[in-house]
Amino acid sequence: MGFKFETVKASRISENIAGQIREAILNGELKIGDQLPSEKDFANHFGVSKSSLREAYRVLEAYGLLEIRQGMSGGAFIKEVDLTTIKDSLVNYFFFKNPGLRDYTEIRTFLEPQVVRICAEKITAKDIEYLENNILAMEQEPDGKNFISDLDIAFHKKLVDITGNKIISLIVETIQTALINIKRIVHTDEQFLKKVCDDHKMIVAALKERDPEKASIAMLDHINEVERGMLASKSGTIIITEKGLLKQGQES
Amino acid sequence: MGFKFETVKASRISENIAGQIREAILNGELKIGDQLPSEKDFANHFGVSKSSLREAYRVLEAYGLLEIRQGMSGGAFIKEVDLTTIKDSLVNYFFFKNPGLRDYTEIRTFLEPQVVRICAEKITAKDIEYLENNILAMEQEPDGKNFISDLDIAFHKKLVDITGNKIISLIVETIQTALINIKRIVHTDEQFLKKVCDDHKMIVAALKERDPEKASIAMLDHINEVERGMLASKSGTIIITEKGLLKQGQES
DNA sequence: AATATTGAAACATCTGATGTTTTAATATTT
DNA sequence: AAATATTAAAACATCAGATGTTTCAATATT
Repeated sequence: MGFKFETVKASRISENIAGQIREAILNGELKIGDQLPSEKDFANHFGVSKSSLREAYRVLEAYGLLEIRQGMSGGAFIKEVDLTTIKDSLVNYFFFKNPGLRDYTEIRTFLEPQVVRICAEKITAKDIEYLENNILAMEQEPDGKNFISDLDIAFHKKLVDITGNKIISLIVETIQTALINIKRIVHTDEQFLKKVCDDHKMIVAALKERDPEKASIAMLDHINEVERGMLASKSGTIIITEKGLLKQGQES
Repeated sequence: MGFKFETVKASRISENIAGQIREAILNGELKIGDQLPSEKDFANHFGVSKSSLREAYRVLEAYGLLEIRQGMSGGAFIKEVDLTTIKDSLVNYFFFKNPGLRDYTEIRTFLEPQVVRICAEKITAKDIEYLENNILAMEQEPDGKNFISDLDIAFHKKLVDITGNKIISLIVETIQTALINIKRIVHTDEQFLKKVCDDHKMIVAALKERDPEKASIAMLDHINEVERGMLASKSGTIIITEKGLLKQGQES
């Protein structure tokens, strides 16, 4: 035999309906902007109560596939899943998996040096201007940590966007966000910030020279520096280790 | 000014509650396996109706954070988000982004050669046995395409798992799944399958010799071969291009 | 022409009744 | 005493319908 039967969860009406609608979207039967019938009408159509249909709508909304608006000419509209939704999902997932700082650094060292290699070929004058302005803004900002985090994310995101690879874009941005969350907990000192700016400058300089090898090395150094900086810093109740975040007193 | 105010969506009760519970999970106040109060009790506690609370539960369930069981000792239990949930999320997201085959190949060429480099150091005899059995099974299977896809995913997944990097694991597995979905549409011929097996053998051989460079190159070749094979194949109504999937007649 | 009012469509919420599942306790049978 | 059948209760699933709230467009007023 050797068969393994999957456990089947008795179908709930809301799940069934949400599934049908999701299928229709993935099949192309429903397009972005399309409006679904009103709760009343659709519930009637399926022959179920309004509450069941509403639960289905809630689920699809949670997936980011539906936007529901109140008021006249409101209703349920098919929506493109946005980055925020997917990043929240990833945060939920990684919260339990709890990857270590090492894992983040490792994948960054695999991806981002290659990314800037491609950038060295594809980058435009406008891109360079954007990156230089980004660095300037970062230097001038005295202590607005949140703002600086945003600038940091924007810098790395810009580079990936130049490659045009949507998958790498998502990954790098998600990792950046996760790292920023750690940085917020941690006391990052002035010196660390200056180092980041200098690193970024090095990278842009190499890109201006259109030197892929130099840019790649600068990026690799930068990523490793960031890890080193974060491992060195301390916070009141949280200890950062290569393996992950520990609350003080918690065992490994 | 230069300020940009974010649009604030009027808070829905269900969203508010779902948010509070999610926060509690992410704060560690709620742990895996913890049971939430019954619908009735919790609705009372929040001072809202049962329907509103149920919608909140549905949303958390959609996030994969909650499992709801019916029956006497049933109820709502905090759950670890599983891979299926997150992969579905990513499928929803990428459906709209529609990355091209090139994007998949590119990120694979960045990650997987590096992965096998690490494998060459860390791999155990047991791992090698697993991989060799995987290849054998693939060769013996005459035409069970679905089964072969699973074996293919398992092969690549095994390699990433050896590195122990959970993030790369998720990414590689998700990409594999997405690619398999394309392959299912496509007519992959016998010859292609044989090439895959041969490639896999080369990789394992290099790993047995613990030669990171050789393994890395073998993997890089393999990934590029797979792309070439898929670009060459044709199906009735779908055309595979570097840019993505096109229905016949559709413009670029 | 600009502003204020009003009406209707659609979602949001509440209430309370009824059905279904699941499990544990109890009763019955062997 | 052990195995089986029955039953009761807890908790979710679904339904029906009432009432509130938002939003927009048409209309009325200034």
